[in-house]
Amino acid sequence: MTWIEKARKALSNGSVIVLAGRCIIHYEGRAASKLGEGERLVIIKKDRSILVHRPTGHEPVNWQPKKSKIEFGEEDDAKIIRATRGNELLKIYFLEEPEVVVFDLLDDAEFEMYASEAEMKEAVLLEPNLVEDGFTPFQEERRAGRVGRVDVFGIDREGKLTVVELKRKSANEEDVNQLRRYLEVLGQEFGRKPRAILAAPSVTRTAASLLKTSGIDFKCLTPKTCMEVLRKKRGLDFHV
Amino acid sequence: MTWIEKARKALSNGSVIVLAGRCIIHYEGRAASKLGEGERLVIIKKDRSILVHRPTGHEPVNWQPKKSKIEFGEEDDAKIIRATRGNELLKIYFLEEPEVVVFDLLDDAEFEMYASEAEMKEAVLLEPNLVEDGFTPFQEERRAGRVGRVDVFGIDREGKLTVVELKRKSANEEDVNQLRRYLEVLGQEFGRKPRAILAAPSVTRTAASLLKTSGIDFKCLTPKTCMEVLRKKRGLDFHV
DNA sequence: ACTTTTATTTCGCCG
DNA sequence: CGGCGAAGTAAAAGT
Repeated sequence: MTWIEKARKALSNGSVIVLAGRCIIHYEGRAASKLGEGERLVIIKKDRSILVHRPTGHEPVNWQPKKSKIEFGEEDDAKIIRATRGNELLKIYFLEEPEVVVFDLLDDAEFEMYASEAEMKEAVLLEPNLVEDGFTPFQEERRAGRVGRVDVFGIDREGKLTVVELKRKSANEEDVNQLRRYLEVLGQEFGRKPRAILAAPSVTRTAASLLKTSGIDFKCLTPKTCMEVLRKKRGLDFHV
Repeated sequence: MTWIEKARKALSNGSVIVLAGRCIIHYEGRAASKLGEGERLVIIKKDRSILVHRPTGHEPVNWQPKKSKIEFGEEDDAKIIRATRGNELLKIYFLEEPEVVVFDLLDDAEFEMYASEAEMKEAVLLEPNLVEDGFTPFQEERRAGRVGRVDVFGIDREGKLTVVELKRKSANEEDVNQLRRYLEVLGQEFGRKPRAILAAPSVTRTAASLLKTSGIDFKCLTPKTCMEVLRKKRGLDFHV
């Protein structure tokens, strides 16, 4: 089987292709670049994204994002890969037949960035000042009726019952509405609505105005900060 | 040879290693991340940078930049790669022995972004106003004695003999000194020193003051601008 | 060595 | 779809 047949078959199979060999590379699109003769790795993924990696440097020297049009061909002695996307062209000339390695990869896992919300909660329980000076959380979990779970429940410096909602990403309108539903349930349970704090890295503009009209406070809290606290409190050992 | 022996040998040889297999990935450092079971490609380059690529998405899901400490090991049944850099840790657990493919890649080529100096010259000859309004270059090449080749030679709007030196990067003191040597040679050849223009994207502070004392003019000219001119003049066809 | 700027940035969210 | 901001940004350029 020729390198072209192998590559085409792998691409239609949804495999990941790694090609290695001496090549010259041209890119022209938003910018333009040339890379003279040298040996590189070319990686073509199943979403038809393509990467050219030199033997050093963590970033690809050239690339094309997913949904590129990938074509294999030959001109004279050169083995050619063309990857086009809109008016952007990446062209790889292999001076000899490249080594072609095909990988069949299945990967459905979810990627979790930073601390999870669970770890943000752990950080707040270890260091409640992250939320507000003088805040004292209850350590046990608390349910808000059947609506859902309250992230952190406690008492602020003035002794007022306080609910804290944690978000890993920028809080949007929906997040604030969810918190408001919790507050209604808790208000019925306790006779009066508790104080509420939304702790998140940021809020969207619409969420911010909804917070204001709802009388909910906002505290800027990032997963990164939480992680640093966890590390300090738990020591520097990586619990992995 | 076990996968570890293979990988260690390849790394000490300065080869590029591609590993493929079912794995779990943990990262902890400036931030933290977890990635559950799935099949991925791991690429270790000879500068000891490491990339983890899922079968889709043009960006690595996890990585570590060059000069990381790369360690291979086994714990129970898991095959492990640890990549540490400062207080950042990337840990890859292969659930089965990974497929290991080793590539010996030599690559000394220079990466040229946008236009090369030759193409900048071509652009200036096609569109002399890039250097200065009313500038008229001679099309033929010109040597500056045995010191070197003059980039562009011509006559400015006042009819004054003018030498243009092109640089694709920020011009430094050395570049200005080289131009001054050309000017001396040309001055002897023509009886008086021609006017000189240094055209480059920018100049360093020291080079700028040397330009001033040398009476050499500076024109900001980027390879990008030249590329756009070339494209406009030559048409949109990719001449690759 | 440190700081600032750039990028074919990419990625996410908002309007 | 354009615009704005953040990124484990990384890498280059200037100081």
